[in-house]
Amino acid sequence: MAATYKDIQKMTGLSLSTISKYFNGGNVRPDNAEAIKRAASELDYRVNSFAQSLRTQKSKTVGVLLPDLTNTFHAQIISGVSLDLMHAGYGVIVGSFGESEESMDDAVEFLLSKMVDGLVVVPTAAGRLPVALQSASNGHPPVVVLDRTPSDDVDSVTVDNERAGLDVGRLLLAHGHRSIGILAGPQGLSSTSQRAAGVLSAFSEVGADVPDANVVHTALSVEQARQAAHGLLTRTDRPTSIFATNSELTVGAAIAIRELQLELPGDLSMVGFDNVDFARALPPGLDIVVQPVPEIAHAAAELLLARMEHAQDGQVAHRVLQCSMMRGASVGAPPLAVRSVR
Amino acid sequence: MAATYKDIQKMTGLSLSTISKYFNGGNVRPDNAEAIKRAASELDYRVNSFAQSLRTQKSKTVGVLLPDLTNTFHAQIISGVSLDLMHAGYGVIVGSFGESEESMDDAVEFLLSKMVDGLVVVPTAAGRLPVALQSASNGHPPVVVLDRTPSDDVDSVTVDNERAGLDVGRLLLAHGHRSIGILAGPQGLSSTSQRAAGVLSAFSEVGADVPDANVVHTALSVEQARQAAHGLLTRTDRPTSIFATNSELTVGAAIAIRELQLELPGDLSMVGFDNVDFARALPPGLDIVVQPVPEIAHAAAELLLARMEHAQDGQVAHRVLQCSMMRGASVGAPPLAVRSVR
DNA sequence: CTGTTAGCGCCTTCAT
DNA sequence: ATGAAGGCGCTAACAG
Repeated sequence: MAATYKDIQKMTGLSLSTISKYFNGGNVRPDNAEAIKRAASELDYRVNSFAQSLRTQKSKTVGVLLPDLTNTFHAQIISGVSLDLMHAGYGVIVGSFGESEESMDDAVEFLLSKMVDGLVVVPTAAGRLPVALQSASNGHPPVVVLDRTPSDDVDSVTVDNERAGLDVGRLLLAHGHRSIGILAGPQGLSSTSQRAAGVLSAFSEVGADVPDANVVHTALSVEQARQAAHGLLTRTDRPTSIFATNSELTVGAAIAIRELQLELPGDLSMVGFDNVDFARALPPGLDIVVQPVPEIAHAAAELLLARMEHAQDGQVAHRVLQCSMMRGASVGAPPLAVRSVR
Repeated sequence: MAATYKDIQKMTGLSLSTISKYFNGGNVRPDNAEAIKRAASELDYRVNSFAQSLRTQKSKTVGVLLPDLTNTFHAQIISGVSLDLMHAGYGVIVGSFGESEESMDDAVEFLLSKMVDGLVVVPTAAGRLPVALQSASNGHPPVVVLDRTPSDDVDSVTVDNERAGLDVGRLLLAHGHRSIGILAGPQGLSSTSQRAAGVLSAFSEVGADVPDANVVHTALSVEQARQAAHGLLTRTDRPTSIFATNSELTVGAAIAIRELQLELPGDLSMVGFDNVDFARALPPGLDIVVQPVPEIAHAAAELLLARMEHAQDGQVAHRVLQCSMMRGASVGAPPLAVRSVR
């Protein structure tokens, strides 16, 4: 059995309230403090956080919820958020659902039943908030939404995706490209859609038409992206450039390119997203858009801490950060003639 | 305020114990059940898991602890473990520490104070179990250790690392290589050390000597691996092959190879570890060792569930699974003459 | 099948 | 500075 105050009481003869005060930083006579300390370590005492939270109605814990632990980008972010939060004295419990709305709801229920003091959520691609969190005034704990923006009335941290897309488009245009294929992720996913939209508006600025067929929607999986890229790149009117709008899509596109033995940037120019290490390893060095991961994590932690410690008042905050480009060597002039593959 | 049984009691007039029985699947008269159900949904009732766990001394929750959420291999495993565990009715809370022993201990304390019913742990590279878990008989919840084996008296799931290394060595030898550089991870990390040892014994089987200087120890970071690989590959007596013993080290090596503009397998043969998508994307297709991730996850979940549901009896279990090779095209004959770089 | 009661471990007035 | 008492929300006897 785990030790409790009562056990310490037996060893020290002190009252429960004194022991409690000791553990909560109150004033206790030095000799008593010493006695409690000794007893505690002797008994391997550990506070029972259930009892504590039941009593105080606070868990000093925040929940982090994301679609997929396997996504390196999300993993990096929550890794940063966790650090900040732990630093502020909060425990962090991470849960994942599988891009399925139903299990997202279950996961939220689970966290709420743990009475988390706050929640960081990356919603499903479909862009719906968990039902339990939908009514802002329903007394649920504060929530910060990351990466994807399902609704206006909840705090969020996102990046300027449209702008990032615009930059990508302009880069490719500057190199002379007038055709592009875009791996645009799932229909309705705000982040990837906005990135694609940015490219499209850059192209339309110069009157370069991008046919609908060049914007391919898939789930956020490497394999689906590979297939989509394969389809795009084996067309006779293959685009001279390709843009992958997130990390999985980037990897999938790279696989297709390797399988088709296309050379970057000789046969094709490519711009990817997010995956710095991958971009550095892939010959000839991949041009990618990089999100400011540490800043995103920081902003999220900051927003949430503010809500948890001060009252639930104040305006809804939408922090929007800027991406940057990490240049590689995968963007060059379009080929004079499209070399056929397969 | 969150609703409690009392609120339901006020609405239905039923007693607390009837309400409790309803929520715990006991026999309740249909009309009463209906009334409770209505009241609960009306009040948006959610069980307070603190009170519940305080009372039952069970949290129906297991903790998963790993060094780094960012490690894709670990992320994949715990993703699988979580699924199995949730399926069995357990909640999962994931915590990470940063390869630091101290924060590992803190994280364990945190999880224990949450009274988790079981623990899945990937220990620090140094191979030490969290202090709180060291005395097997200390009444702590059951623990399953993954990937790294710090101790014999706790259940574990690992792969046959030495055998994997042996296979890699033999593959390279069969292609005619007699020299190899090994990125062997941190000193004392069981997994990567065993993989390196396997290669060494394969080479010694045929009397090929591998100088100590060719076995390079670094932390498990992409950047450190890149630097180490760079050093190895710019030596005048550069080895004709290189083996990276885990996923980060694989990516780091690939970056160095790209930077030095070495061609795989013309200038150098390479075998990596774990990262399937990466291996498929990297030209010309990377030969890697693949761990049976789903099986590892399954075995871990199974072992832990058995310990949690049945008594703490029985022998300590060490499940050892076999890896397989995923062939790419990065292993070929050694170059006739070593082309100098830089 | 339902109600009454006691208590899980802790914190928090309120006295002393 | 310390002690006594009550209760957070829930479950598990036990009675009815």
